[in-house]
Amino acid sequence: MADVAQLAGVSSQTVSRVSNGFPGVTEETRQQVMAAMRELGYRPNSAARALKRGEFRTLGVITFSLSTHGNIRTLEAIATSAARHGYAVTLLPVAVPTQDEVNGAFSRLGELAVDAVIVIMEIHLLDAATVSLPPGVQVVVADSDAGDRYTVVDTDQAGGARDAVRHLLDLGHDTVWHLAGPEGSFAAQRRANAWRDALTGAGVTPPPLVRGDWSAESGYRAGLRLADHHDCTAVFAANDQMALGLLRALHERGRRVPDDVSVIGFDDLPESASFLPPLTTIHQDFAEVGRLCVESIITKIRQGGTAHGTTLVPTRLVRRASTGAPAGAREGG
Amino acid sequence: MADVAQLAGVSSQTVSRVSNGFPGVTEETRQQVMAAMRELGYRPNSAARALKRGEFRTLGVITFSLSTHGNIRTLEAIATSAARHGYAVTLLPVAVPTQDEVNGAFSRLGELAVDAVIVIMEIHLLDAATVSLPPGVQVVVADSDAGDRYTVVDTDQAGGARDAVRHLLDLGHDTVWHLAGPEGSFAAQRRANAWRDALTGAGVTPPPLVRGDWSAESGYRAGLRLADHHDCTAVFAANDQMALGLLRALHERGRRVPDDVSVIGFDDLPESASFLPPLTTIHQDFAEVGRLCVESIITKIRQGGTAHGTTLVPTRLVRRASTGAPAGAREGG
DNA sequence: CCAGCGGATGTTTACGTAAACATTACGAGC
DNA sequence: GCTCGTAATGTTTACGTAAACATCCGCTGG
Repeated sequence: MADVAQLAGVSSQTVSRVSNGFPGVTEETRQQVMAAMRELGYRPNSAARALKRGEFRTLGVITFSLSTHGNIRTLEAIATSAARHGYAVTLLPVAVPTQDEVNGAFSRLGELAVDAVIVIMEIHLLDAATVSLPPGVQVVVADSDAGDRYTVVDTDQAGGARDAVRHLLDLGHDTVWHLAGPEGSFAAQRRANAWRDALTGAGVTPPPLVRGDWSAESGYRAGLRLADHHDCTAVFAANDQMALGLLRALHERGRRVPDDVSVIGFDDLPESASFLPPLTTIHQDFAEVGRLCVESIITKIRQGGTAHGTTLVPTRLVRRASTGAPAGAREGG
Repeated sequence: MADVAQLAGVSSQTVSRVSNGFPGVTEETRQQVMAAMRELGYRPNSAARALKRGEFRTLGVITFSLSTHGNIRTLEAIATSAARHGYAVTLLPVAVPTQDEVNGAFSRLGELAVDAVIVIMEIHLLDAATVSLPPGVQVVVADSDAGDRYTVVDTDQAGGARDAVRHLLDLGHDTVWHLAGPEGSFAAQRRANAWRDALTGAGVTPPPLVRGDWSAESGYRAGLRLADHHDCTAVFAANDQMALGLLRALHERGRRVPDDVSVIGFDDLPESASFLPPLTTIHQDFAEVGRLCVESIITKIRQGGTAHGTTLVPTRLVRRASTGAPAGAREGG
C-alpha cells in the first residue's frame, strides 16, 4: 500500500480511501491511485483488513460430508447468497458423523477466520458435542429442529409428508405404507410422524413402518419385502433414492408401478423425472433454505441478536407417472 | 492474548509459544497458560496470525456450480484432505459458466484470503478470462487439460472411454454408438475422441455421434432417436445421468436392455447400481483427484515451483447388468 | 569461586490496514 | 482583506500476533 501511495504521490490513507470506495477523494486523485494500483499489481491484504476491522466477512459451513443432494444444494445456495453479501464461505467438512469428528470440527473452528457458522447437520450431534462453539460466533442451523436453542431454517418436512400421504389417499388407496429413513435422523423421524398423523387423522390405521438408511440399496431391500405384501398398493418413500431402489425391487418382483403399486418420493432429485416410471415426489426448495440461512445469519451478525426461532420453507407436490388410482378403485369406479 | 498472559503471570510471548506448541516452555508454565486460556475462553485471532505469518493457510476452490456429482466428490475430497494438512477451504462459486462470472470470481479472489486456488472448471473459461489471477497465487486445475500452462490433475478420460468401447466390442458387438456430452466440454470431447480412436483402432467405422448435454432429459431424447436404429446394439453414454435417460427411452420403445441394446455409462454414481437394469459404467475416483490436487498445491506453496504437468487418475470398469452379448452373437454361438 | 553456557522467559518491533485526528487549501461572506 | 467553513489530503496510532533479540537464572567446569 505504501508503494502504491508513493507511486501515486499521495498518502497511504488516500490509497485506503480509494480501495474502499470512500467519498472525499477527487476524481483525478482517484484515477492516479487506481493507475498506481494496477501498475504495481496491488491487492489488499485481507488479513490486515480483518485484523483492523475486527471481522472476517467469512461464513463457516459445518456439514457432515457432501453426500446428500439436499446438503449440496443448500451449500450452493449459501455460497452464492453469501457472495452477494460480500461474504466468503469456508467449508468445515466432517468426514464421518461421529461425536469425535464433530468435536474436532468445532475446535478447528475456534482457530478459523469466521464470523458465524451455518450448521447443516442432525442437531443431536451438535447437542452432544463436548467442545462448545466459540463464544461470539453466531450460529444458524439448517435442516433440523432446535428452534428453542438455535436459529433454525428448515424445510416443512411435516407438511410435505402430509401432502404425500393425502395425495395417495385422495387417489383412492386404502392406506399408505412408509419407507422411512434411519432412526438417528430427525428429518426421517418427522416425516414418519407426519405420515402416521396424516393416516390416523384420516381414520386409517398405519401399516407397520419399514426402515431404510436413505440409500437406493436399502430401498431395494425394503422393496423386496414390500413386494410380498399384496395388500400394499401405495408407498411413501422418505427420499427419492430409496424410491429408486424400491422401483427396481417392485419391477423385479413383477409388481407394476403405478398399476399395482403407487410410489411417491421426497426431495425431487434432478434424475427423478427420468426414473422408470418418472417419480411423483415432494419437491424441496433447498436453494431457499440456503438463502434464508445467509440472510438470517447476516442479520444476526449485524444486530448481535440472540433470539431463536424456526423458519419453515414450504414444499411442493410434483406429480409424475409413479402414482395413480389403485386397481380396485378403477375396477369399482 | 495479553489478558491470558496477565492471568497466567507470564509474558504474551510465552502465551504465543504455548499456543503454537513451541518447545522451550516448562511443563508447569504451559499448564498455567492453558488454564488461563480456558478460563478466558481465548481463541487465537487468525487474522493477526495470517498477517504476521504472511500466509492464510487457506485454499480457494473455484467451481462452476456444485451441480455435477464429480465436482462435488472432488470438492469433498479437497476439503477433507486440506483439513488434514491444516488448511481451510474457501468456496468461490460461479453461478453460471459465463466469462463475466468467471472474471467476477477472479477479481473477488484478489481480495480473498487464500494462498492458492484449485480450479474445477473447463479450462477454456480460464484461458479466456480477461481478469488475470493475482500474482503469487498458485493454481492447480482439476478435470481439464492444460498441462503445458497449469498443473493439472485429471481422471484418465481417454483410458476410461477406451475401456468402455473395448468392453462392448469384446462382448461381440459389431460397433458401439456414443452418446456424447456437450460440445463445449473438454471431458466430453476427450471421451468422444477416445471412443472414435478405440473403434478405428479395432478396424470399425464409428457410427454417427449423438450429442446430449449431460442431463438425464437429454439422454432420454437421444434415446428416443437411437431406439429407431435397430442396428444399434451397444451405446456408450458419456455419463451415467444420460445413460439413465437412455434406459428410460429404450424401455418406452420396447427395446430391452441388455437383450436388445447394451448400455454403458461413465462416472459410477451411487444410484447407478439401482438403475433398471443396474448400469455397467466406468468408475471415476474423484476422491483421489481431490486428494492429489491438495497434495500438489501444497507442494507448490512450499516450494514455489512453477513447473507444470498432468497427473492422471485411472478409472475402473464396473460390470453390471446393462451390458451383455448381442442377440446375434448368442444365437450364433 | 567465578566465567561461561544454555535453557526459560521477557521486551521490542513489524506485519498491512483503516479509524481518528490533524493539517492544508480554497472560496464565500462580511 | 480577513475569518470561517468545508472539502481534500496527510499523520498517527492500534488491531493481535510471532520473529528477533535481550535478559535472567542456575549449573558446570576449570
